[in-house]
Amino acid sequence: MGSRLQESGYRLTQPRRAVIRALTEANDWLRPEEVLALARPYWRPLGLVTVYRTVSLLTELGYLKRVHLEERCVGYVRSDLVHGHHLLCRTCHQAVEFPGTEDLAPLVNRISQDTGFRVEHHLLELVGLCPSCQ
Amino acid sequence: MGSRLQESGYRLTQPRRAVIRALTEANDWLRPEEVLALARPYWRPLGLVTVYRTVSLLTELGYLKRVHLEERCVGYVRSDLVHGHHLLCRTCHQAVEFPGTEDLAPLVNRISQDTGFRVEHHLLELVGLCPSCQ
DNA sequence: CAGTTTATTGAAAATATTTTTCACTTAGGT
DNA sequence: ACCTAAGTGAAAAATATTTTCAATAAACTG
Ligand SMILES: [Zn+2]
Ligand SMILES: [Zn+2]
Ligand SMILES: [Zn+2]
Ligand SMILES: [Zn+2]
Repeated sequence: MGSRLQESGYRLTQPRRAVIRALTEANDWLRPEEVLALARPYWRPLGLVTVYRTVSLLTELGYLKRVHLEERCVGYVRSDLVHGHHLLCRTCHQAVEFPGTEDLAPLVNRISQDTGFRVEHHLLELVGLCPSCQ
Repeated sequence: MGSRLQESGYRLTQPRRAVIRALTEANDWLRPEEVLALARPYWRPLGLVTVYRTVSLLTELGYLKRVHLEERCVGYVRSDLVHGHHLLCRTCHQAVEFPGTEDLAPLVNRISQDTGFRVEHHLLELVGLCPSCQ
């Protein structure tokens, strides 16, 4: 993730390294404040502002995705964990990518044709309770 | 929408009437501020706080749905316009419900069985450009 | 390996969004 | 008409996010 940042023309700085390291270790979605807490051990002077800037950048570059829950929409997950089709646990926050996402492509294509919309991206999010939280 | 508010045990007040009237006339998603602007002609003293309270109430009761876009998640649409499966135009803000949503039920059921999650609700949102905005 | 340039940083302030508090009002029942 | 609890709006508080700006440090140059 870091090396690709550089390939895209951005500098690989200490704060960015710390944020990326924290995100790499996390296997669920995080709020900016949580990212800060997890990344600080790797770079003490890290500020929340830089976390905001870094998660935005990583989202633009496609390495993170925003997460949408009923109450709030302030979370981010690594793209490799969610793939745009995901299952979120309402209580323990885990994000599970589910298999069989190809099922959606024909639906999207059909809708695109029927309506004339040019569909740029989509979001399929199932929210509920994971087995252990039930 | 108003009469059903009463059936649910809530009072049908002037501010609520104004908000509902505004929402009934709008055919796209609105932010709280926009709801306020559209509803004020029908009830001058209307405050933003009451708009927030009313859209939350209407969302709980199922008459509105929150809308999630890339940048912001501060919009609401009438449920009859979106049905949980919708197409949003990134520029003109129109929300179009699309047909053939039953396609999704088997997918949701299968995922539910495969993963053990109890799926409580879902969101399928396609974002792009409508024919006239392309 | 300096020296230079320019992106990036963090603190503070500004802005934006949403919720809480509370005294006052009003819908709807008696 | 009267009563009572639900509902209201202004202001303040709480949250969340962005902007500003002087200082710093990547990455490039010679
Ligand atoms: Zn959202
Ligand atoms: Zn869980
Ligand atoms: Zn459009
Ligand atoms: Zn459905």
